[in-house]
Amino acid sequence: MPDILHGFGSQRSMNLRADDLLSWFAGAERELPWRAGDVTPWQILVSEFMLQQTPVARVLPIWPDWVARWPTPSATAAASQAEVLRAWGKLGYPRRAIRLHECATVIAQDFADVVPDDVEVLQQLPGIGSYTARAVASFAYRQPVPVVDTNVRRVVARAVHGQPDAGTPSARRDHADVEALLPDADRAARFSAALMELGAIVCTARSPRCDSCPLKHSCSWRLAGSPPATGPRRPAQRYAGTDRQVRGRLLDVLRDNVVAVTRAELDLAWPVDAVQRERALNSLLSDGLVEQRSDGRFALPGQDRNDSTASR
DNA sequence: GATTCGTGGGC
DNA sequence: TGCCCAAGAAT
Repeated sequence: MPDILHGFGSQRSMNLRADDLLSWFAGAERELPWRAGDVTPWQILVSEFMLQQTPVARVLPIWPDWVARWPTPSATAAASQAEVLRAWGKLGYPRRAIRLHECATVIAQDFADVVPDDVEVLQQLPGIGSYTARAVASFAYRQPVPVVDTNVRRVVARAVHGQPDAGTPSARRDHADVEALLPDADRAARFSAALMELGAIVCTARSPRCDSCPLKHSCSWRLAGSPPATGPRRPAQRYAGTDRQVRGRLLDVLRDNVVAVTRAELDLAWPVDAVQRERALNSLLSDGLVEQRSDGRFALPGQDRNDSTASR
C-alpha cells in the first residue's frame, strides 16, 4: 500500500487498537438476540432494517416475534403489506416495513430465498444502503468489510481524530478510516460490532462515559482535554405539528381498524388543519403505505377487502 | 449536499 | 419542559 495512504492510517490506529476494543467487548457485549449463533442472514437483515435510526431498546420487543412469524424471505413475501405494517407497529419510519417486504420479495424471487453476501449486490436491494449492506456482509457472512454507522463515525472522530463529534458523512473517507483500523479478517466482524457497541453504550453522543472506556488512555479527544463542540449545530428536529406526526396519526387509525375507514374517520385523527391532513394522506398514498378503495374508503395496502359489512 | 421520513426516552 | 438523539435510505 502506498505510504501516503497507509502512513497516516497506521499512525492514527495507535489511538484505537483492536486488541483494546476486543478485550473490552468480550466482557461488555450485550446479549442481543440477533447476535445469537443460530440467527440466519435474513434474520440479521431484518434486525438491521429495524435498527435504522431506531434505538435497540425499541427493536428488542419486536424482532423475536417477527422472525418467528416470518423466518425467511419467502415467508415474509407471502404476507400482505398490511400484515407487515401492523407487525411493525409504532417502530417508526413505516416505509422501512414496506421496503423490507419488497426486499424479501426480490430475494425470494431472484435469489432463491438466499440473502446475497456481496456488498454491491446487497446495496441494490430495496431499503439497503451502504451501512446495511456492509452490516449484513460482515455480521452474517463474516466478510472483512468496514461497517460504518453513526456510532462508528463518532468513535473514530474522537479516538482517532481528536474531534468532539463526527463531521459530515463522507462514504469514501469514513470507509478508509475504518479500513485502516480493521484487524485480521477473522476478527474484522467482531471488531466492527465492538466499535458500534462502544459508541452505543460508552462513547455516546451526550455525556460519554470516558471513565469506563477501554480507549481512555489513547483516545485523541480525551488526550486533548475533551474539548466541546464548537460552531453551528444542526437545528433541532421537530416532530410536534409536522407532516410526519400527521402521517403517524393517520397510520395509527388504519392500523387499529381491521376494516377500511371513511375519510371522515381519518379526519378525526388530525381535525384542525385539513390542508396538512390532505397533504399527509396524499404522501402516504404515494408512498404505498395507504390505499384507497373504489368506495372511497382507506386501508392499509393489501388488507382484506371483504370487510364492508364486517363488524369491528 | 440538504431534506424528508416516526417515535419515544433521557436529561 | 423542550431539546437532543437513535445500528440510515431515498430523493
